Amino acid sequence: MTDDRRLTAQGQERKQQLLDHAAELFAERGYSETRVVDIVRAAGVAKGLFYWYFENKEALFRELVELNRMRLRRAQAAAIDPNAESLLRIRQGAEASVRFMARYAHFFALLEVENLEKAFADERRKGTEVHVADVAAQIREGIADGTVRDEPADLLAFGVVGTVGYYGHFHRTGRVPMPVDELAAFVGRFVVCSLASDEEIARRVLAVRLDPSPATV
Amino acid sequence: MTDDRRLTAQGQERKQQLLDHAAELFAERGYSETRVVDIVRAAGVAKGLFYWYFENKEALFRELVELNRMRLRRAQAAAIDPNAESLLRIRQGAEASVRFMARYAHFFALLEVENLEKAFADERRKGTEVHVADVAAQIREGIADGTVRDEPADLLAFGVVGTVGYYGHFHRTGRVPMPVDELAAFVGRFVVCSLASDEEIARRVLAVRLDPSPATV
DNA sequence: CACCGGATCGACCCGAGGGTCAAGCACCCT
DNA sequence: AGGGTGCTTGACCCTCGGGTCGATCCGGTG
Repeated sequence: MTDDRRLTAQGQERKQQLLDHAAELFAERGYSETRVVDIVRAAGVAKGLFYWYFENKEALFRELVELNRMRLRRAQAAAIDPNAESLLRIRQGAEASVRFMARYAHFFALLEVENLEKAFADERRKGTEVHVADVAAQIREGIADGTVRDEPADLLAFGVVGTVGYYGHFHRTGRVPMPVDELAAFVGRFVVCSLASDEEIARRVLAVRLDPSPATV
Repeated sequence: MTDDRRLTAQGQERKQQLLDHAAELFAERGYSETRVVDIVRAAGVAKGLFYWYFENKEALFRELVELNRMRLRRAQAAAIDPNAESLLRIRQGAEASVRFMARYAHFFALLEVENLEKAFADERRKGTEVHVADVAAQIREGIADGTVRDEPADLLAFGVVGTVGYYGHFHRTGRVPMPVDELAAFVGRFVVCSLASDEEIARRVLAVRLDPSPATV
């Protein structure tokens, strides 16, 4: 399988099955601890078939990463109201991310649990980098209009992304036994409090009610 | 090597060499991507010797984890003034952690980059759990005396630990090109801002000057 | 029906790498 | 000198698991 093999409907489906089972297994026990045999066994097919759809194990992994990166970006975009003020947009993005990560818990567990053998460490990094850049842009805007504390924007952005990531992580690993929406709201508050340049602004931004927008997948 | 073999001075040294080289290699390319051969080659000894000092690869890893966990706790303890108010202690702990993580960057890279094949995922988890519990206790105190926002203490604790961890990570991976002390100070501010129940308190806690206490290793 | 290409199978190959071992060395102590 | 203990060696073994391959099936098309 070099690249773009023509797949029938059945083929597409089979490939997706393999991706799904792989994601689950990876999340469960990690990439290098998951054997190709495990994946095909889970999907109930023969080993050779794996190599019909994927060049090798790593290629499958990359495909998973790409897929989910796009999903996350879409979810974020959907949750952010472009007309809202910057700090509020940040809050919206953060909450959406938490929800998303909870939803695709198995995949993120994968990314994080994974050893990322250098080759795809960069892969993943690129993912967060885009995210960080987005947030940083919003923060810069916030600093400009005085709603965000005057600190290096990139640095603050790392804080936001980090916080979101960590809460996602803790939730996923069952250490935050609370409904996602509640957690998302909390993270929203946390982020706003850590960025707002003064209490008044924080209060104002937090006053806005966000409906748990049904994640557009 | 079952457990506590009697080692001569030379033996101790050799063992330490192996640990050091292993830590470096692990950090560089991950646990499962590092061959035992690589380790011994780096140390310039024969393969068999590895098994004289360690039962196997995993045992060495565990030893590394344990070692560094203790170091971190000691560094934190050293940085915290038991008589200070809770929020300030949190700040002290956070700054110390950032510095420590930067110092032992290679090791933390390891923990984080690592796939942690389920067996030691728990190992690592235990590490953060203690940390989280400590912070949570301080936060509870802060909530009680009104200096910290009234939110679930454990949840806030995750935020603190997460933030510290992420900044450590970003610094380590070279995406925060700034002196450690500066970063540590920033993280201190970030944490305080995200926890303080009002601006006045934040200002007060941030007014205290912390000297970059030379990490007691 | 013959044919074609996608889909499926599972036995097989083979190299990588964790772990073993029997023997040799260096420095004691008596 | 003889033996004991800690240290060191590198060739060897053997499993595990990623990847291959030729055979087969099956549904659509001319």
